[in-house]
Amino acid sequence: MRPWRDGPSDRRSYHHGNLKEALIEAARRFIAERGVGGFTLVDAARLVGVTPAALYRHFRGREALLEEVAGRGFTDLAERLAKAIGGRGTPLERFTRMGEAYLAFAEEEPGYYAAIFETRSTGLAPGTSGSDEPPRPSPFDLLVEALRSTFPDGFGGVDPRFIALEVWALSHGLATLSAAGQLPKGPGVPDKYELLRAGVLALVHGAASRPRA
Amino acid sequence: MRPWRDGPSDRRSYHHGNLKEALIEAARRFIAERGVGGFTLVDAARLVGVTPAALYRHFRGREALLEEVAGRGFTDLAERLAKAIGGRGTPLERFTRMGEAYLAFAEEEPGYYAAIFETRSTGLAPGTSGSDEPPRPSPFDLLVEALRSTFPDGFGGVDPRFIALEVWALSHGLATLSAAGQLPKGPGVPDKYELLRAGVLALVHGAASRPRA
DNA sequence: TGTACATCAGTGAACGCGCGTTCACTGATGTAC
DNA sequence: TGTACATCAGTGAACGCGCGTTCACTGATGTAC
Repeated sequence: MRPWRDGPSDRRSYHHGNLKEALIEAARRFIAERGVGGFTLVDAARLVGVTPAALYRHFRGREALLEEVAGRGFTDLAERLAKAIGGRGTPLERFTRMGEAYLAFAEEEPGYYAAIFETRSTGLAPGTSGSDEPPRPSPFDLLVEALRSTFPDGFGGVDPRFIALEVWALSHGLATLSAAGQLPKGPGVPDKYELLRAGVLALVHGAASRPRA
Repeated sequence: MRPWRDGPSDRRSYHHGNLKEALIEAARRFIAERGVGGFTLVDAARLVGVTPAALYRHFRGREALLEEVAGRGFTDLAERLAKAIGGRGTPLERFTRMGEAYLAFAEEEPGYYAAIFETRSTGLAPGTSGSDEPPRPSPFDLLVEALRSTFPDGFGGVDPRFIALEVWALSHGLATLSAAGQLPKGPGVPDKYELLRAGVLALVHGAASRPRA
């Protein structure tokens, strides 16, 4: 493999060698810092050490680059969730680990997370996937399936999809509030992981005992 | 009161008469449609039927206008929540109505809601309010207080602020997923109001019974 | 191994555009006499 | 009631800027012979 520049300060060579990947990486970083709306082709090209026009050898334009980033984020998230749910331990442990993986993804990959939710393409729900590709399970599908297998006795007749929506909304709320710096921090204050763990248990438990409510 | 133009199509008069309010209103509408990042002084001025420069008679600049919008949204939300919690009915009914008011605010005033969370100023948590104004109760304070008075027996020793964070995260998650069109809709599918009601009950109930978990 | 050449990734200059902001100005309003 | 004038809200032209995108080009790569 040919060596390529890691940044604009490296010695210039006419061919970058890995420009497409480098641009996606740059976009991911800028979106994390400034949001999808604040992301700029010019900045991404400058960071990579390339003319803005070079971008058009690899993408149809700004929107196409954003969609690529969102698609990769979607895939990455699905992989992380699948890995978490597929690990060792009791069903409840694995399910808990899946929630942690979701929050960790939002925290570690804020660029991906923002791209997923702010780009007019994916979202997390099943939706209409690419026309010819085989439809892989969406993160929401994974969540529903995880609920089914973790709590095989069901939820007192309540549709697991109902529980899944509540768990997802709680997770998304915690992730976005945390990213916006709205959650209190400090010693003795529960962090988002603790909040999610307790909240999910309550949601599952509350659903199972709902008939008497 | 002098009549003023409602829009750009009206007969022109040199003095608008209510420009500041009209600009705030226009900003609210554009933010609702395009988000804070997509909001533009030029568009707001055009919608109101005025030169962009006229804006500077009433605001120091774009950022000042955004902060004004966020501040008004913050006040409006606090008023709605206070009104909901202060109405008739049992404590639980009033608390439930407060949750509905939160979701309704996010749905009916998406411009305000986005401005509150995307402007580097307020947020919902107490935070540092304006230097000389008397600090009015923030929406989060209202939520904590409502939890205390609705469930005077407490939550099995759990801090009400802990429950408040979970309820708030669930509400915020539902509001933002709904605004992004990510929640499934249709007959027989629970809407966000139903999801919030059931979720809050589960969170409160789950917290009270946590010691045995 | 060496040369000719096709391929194509990246260049650099240019474009049209809309943005936020400034400035000297103008004309409507309302007050003093 | 009428006139002179201070106030100040809004004008319109201009600015510098950064954006996304285009275009003819150039130079590195790798293949055919």
